[in-house]
Amino acid sequence: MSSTPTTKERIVIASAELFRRQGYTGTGVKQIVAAAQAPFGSLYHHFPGGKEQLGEQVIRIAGGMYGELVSAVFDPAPDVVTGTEQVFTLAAQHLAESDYADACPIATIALEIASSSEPMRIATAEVFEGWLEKLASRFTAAGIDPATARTLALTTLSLLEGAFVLCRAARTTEALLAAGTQAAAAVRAALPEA
Amino acid sequence: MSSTPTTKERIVIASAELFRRQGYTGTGVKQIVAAAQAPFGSLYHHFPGGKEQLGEQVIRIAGGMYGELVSAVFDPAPDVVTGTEQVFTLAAQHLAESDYADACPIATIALEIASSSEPMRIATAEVFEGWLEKLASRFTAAGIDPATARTLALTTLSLLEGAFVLCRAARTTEALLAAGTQAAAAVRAALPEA
DNA sequence: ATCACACTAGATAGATCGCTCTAGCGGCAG
DNA sequence: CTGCCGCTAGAGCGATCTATCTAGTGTGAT
Repeated sequence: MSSTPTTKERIVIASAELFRRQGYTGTGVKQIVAAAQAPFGSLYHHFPGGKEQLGEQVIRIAGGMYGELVSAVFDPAPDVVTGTEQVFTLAAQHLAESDYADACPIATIALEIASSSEPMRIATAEVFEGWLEKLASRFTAAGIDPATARTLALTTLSLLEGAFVLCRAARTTEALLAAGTQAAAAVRAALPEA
Repeated sequence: MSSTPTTKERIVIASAELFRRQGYTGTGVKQIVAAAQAPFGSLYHHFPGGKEQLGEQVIRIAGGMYGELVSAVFDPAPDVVTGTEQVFTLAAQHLAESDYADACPIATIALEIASSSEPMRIATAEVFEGWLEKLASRFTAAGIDPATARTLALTTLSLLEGAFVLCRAARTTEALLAAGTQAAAAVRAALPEA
């Protein structure tokens, strides 16, 4: 919107970046306000619920932005199969360019807090569900029946998330590329005959 | 080995359980010794390198045990296809029974520390690589050529890890079951014609 | 000009963090 | 019995954590 982001926006952006790299518990609020170049008091003004409320918002906002980003990859693609493959290819490229730091914006948080913070867990679940529905609707639009599309969305997202884990650990894009090939093949196989 | 585990073993076991549920940074050493019913000093006697050394050992030991567990599922299976599917089915069952806490023993740690602790990152990478080789050798033993077996191992493990993320967030086994079906189908498709 | 209010700013509290330190226990070798 | 040593045991250190508190600043309405 504005050329100079507000303090609140800077806090959210800085948090998203730090959470994605070091996780939720591994990131301190002091570190966040330092990275956001924001005064300490502003954090608790904009997020009276403290770190947990900030985390929940970051999950939803970063999750929404990542969903848009995936859509932006699918849109110009000639068909769903190549669109699917390109999501993995571009994710691999971006991961390597960020020195294997920028994978899924919410996966690390999701695993960390799944058993300890119910509001944040629900936020991650809703973001994932939103992605699944977006993916599934792309598949149904290509002529795949809804039940198969749902399954396909689940496996595609599982492949992406799992490959992110392996790639960040190994500092390789091997898993993402293999996952992309299989995801694309699965979509192609589910397509009705032309 | 012994019916009463040693203090060191209790510390490793308790750490593995806590790390898997809450992550590495989310678990304190005080909490570990309390859960292990071990004296505080013993931790630094057995692990002079502190929490990081403990984390590295936990990754390797828990990773090795989980690899054996997967092998124990494959072994009695009539063929690789049903073996693959059963890994996912049993993982789903165990996850639900543990109130969606016990997924992959090292995935949470892997994402958290990938960009902050090189010794621990290498440990996770080596554990994953060990699993991949185990999986690939099962596939080659079934007559699949090595290159395809490698790709298949990568996608199978990606499906498993990614589905764990989705299932813990959603508190559902839906993703694991869908992933298992697709993994089994991919293995079947790669099998040489009988 | 004045008031109200949203926001900035940072000192500081209270708890918890990882870790170090010294003291003592208990089994085994001589 | 004595001396040694692996291990137990926990007090306590400095650092850092999240969160609160008060004070100050800037802007827009009246």
